[in-house]
Amino acid sequence: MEKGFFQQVYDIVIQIPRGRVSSYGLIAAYLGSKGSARMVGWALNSSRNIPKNIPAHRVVNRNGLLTGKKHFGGTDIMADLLRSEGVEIENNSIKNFRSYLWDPSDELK
DNA sequence: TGATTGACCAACT
DNA sequence: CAGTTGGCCAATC
Repeated sequence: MEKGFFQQVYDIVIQIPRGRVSSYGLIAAYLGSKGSARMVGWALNSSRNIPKNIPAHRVVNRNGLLTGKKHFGGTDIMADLLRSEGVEIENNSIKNFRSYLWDPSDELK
């Protein structure tokens, strides 16, 4: 019985260290052809239905833009969470995004 | 059951 | 440079 795509996404996202971020595309790429970047978004969307703690705020798009912030209550909750972890946010995007980037295919292997 | 949509991405017009 | 399109696959209508 193989894990579902969603579960694999959760497993990765949970492992993102505090103060670091990752992107939908990288996670999708790490999982190979099992899914696409959109599916990662879907997985995180469903993540509120599961008992686990998914740090979905640490996942942004490939530009470091907080595209999913509207799903965090409509305000800047997502940005605040990241700021409280030491990530600098400006105009809904992460400053110096590359230095915070956590690439699963590089870190997780 | 078929059509539409979506927290993306890259290429094309 | 902004808008559209195709691709990926599951969930929702």
